[in-house]
Amino acid sequence: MEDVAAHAGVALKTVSRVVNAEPGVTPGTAERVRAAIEELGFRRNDSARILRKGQTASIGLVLEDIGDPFYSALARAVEDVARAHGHLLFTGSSDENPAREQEITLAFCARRVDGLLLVPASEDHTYLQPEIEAGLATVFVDRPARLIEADTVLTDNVGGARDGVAHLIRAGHRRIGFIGDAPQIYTSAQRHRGYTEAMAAAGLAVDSSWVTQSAPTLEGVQASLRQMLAASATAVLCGNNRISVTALRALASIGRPDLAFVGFDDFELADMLTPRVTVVAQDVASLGRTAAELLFRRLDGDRRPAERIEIPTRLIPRGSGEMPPPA
Amino acid sequence: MEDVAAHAGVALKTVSRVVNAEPGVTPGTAERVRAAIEELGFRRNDSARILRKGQTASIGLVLEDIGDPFYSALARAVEDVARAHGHLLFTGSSDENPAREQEITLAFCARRVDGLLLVPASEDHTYLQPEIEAGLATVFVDRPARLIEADTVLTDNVGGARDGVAHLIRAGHRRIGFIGDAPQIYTSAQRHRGYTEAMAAAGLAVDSSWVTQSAPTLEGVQASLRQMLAASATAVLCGNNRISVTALRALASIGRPDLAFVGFDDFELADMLTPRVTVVAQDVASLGRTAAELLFRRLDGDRRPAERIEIPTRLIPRGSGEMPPPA
DNA sequence: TTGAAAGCGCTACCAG
DNA sequence: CTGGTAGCGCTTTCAA
Repeated sequence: MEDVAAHAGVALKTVSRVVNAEPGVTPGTAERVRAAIEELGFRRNDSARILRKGQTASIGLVLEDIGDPFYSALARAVEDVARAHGHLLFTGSSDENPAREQEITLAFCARRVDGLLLVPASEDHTYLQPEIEAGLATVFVDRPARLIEADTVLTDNVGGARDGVAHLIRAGHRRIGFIGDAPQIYTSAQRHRGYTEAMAAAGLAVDSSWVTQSAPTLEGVQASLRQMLAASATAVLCGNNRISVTALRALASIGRPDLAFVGFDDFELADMLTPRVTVVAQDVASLGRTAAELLFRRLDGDRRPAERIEIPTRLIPRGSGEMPPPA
Repeated sequence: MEDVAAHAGVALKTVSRVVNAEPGVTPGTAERVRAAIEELGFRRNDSARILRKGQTASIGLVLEDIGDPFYSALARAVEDVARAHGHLLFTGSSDENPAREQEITLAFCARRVDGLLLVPASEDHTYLQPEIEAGLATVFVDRPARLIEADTVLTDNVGGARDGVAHLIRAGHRRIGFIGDAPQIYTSAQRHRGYTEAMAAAGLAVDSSWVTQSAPTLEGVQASLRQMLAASATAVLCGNNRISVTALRALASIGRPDLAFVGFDDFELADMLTPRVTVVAQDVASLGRTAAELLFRRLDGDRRPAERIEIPTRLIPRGSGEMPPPA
């Protein structure tokens, strides 16, 4: 910038004014400065600007795995909002590992991101308390904060699971199973709760051998399905799309593609399988957009108490969830 | 940092030494400093550090759409390498729009990222020349740079398409079509070239009504398939996974799921459809990892001339590509 | 309308 | 082993 000033025969401050389109520069002077900028290939160093202004115009997004289509769709929605607000986006994948969540989060904090969007993996977010008190805007997405108060945007997991089960009940099923991920995962526990509530609301008993909650492996899901079928279940709700896909493979491999089936979370080609797969769809884009917009409202000075927003789900009947139980 | 120094009764510089684990501090002093850091909840401000060191320990990744599974898998591979090198990752989606590519890229440059990974959308990268000369390490991924010399990591598009067509020829097909994306897209043009070469190598004529190259819409792909079938084609190579999926839907809707079919690029559930879909799989993770590793080699001082690396593809036979032509 | 000087928070360099 | 000082490149403040 000093070089540009020398080249244009003006003071450094004048160059700054031109670069930032501040008022108070004669058109002629401005033109001379612009020419010097062009000639020297000057680009403002935002590092210095950031240091001086105390604002980085960037936000950080911590999620489980940017390579997972669910989270990448979330990231895309966040990016669009960030761009609309003139902010850049850092992303980091925690792999469901609390230590990595913290490592990435603190690295973002050290860079003084203006705001943080967090799909949490850890059970304790008190480590963020000092940052938040120091003014870091933070919004939790998809799962709530633990041990601190914070803005949160969630899917209506309980309601969605309830809808899925109610849908199977309407098709005539009474013996309905549930395969979910590990119960330590918030969304997994909530969806299990929705399943239980829907069964209770319909006055239906739940056989414990109809229910599994653990990390999805093909073998595990196969075993769960076998056990469930042995106990005469006629339908199943799967707790997330990875489980749905695994269960579909397992059903094909054990020769029972006829089990009535509802999956939580939509996935590409669900409508092209045989049978076409009925799902409870989450609105991932809305989840990301809503969270990012809330974040920017905070950055714009909104000081109201922490909010908790739930995004509704939508049941998409395609065939697999409408098959009646065998007579 | 000054506060911490005052609190611990030492000089600012000593605090800096402790924070950066530099040698030359008595354990006792270091302990006192650490206590002060803890008490004040101090976190180093990396903005200042960056300004001083001239190194941001961050890289930027510009791609078409972070929400697309292909690119999100790429991003994940890049993130892992970046993390291993202690760098943070900025991501930005260009949406295949040259102006946005440039806008995002220059924003990353203004932040003085140490390196740039680019899936280019534009036809002219001379705007990057000054940055590269100023020391910015840049690697192009999936598509080559235009009008400048630069490191590039590509998929072997020509070879992959050739393999896919040769596979159909081995199954007995002689009348093979190609549906690709717009020919302006580098990968699209290359795959078309592979198709043409394989047909020529086998001494087979290509009927112009077997070939379409345009942005994939359901209607467009449907029309292409109808035209191709009317001209007695018995097999088709699809130029990317979006086209494959669209074509599968189209074939289902026009009642011809029997056309022999090979898709370029693998996709989730390809093995669960009816028939199971044969693909030419790209190794996206390797693409991202290789590009990122090349970038960090440059950052570590490798000054050899620009490299061009091609990642091989792998044909995965699953059924749709092994169906013989009707007798 | 323009410019000079101070300083953001840190690290590099040289003294003690 | 410890401390002081200069300065990274910009914006802020105040003066001309």
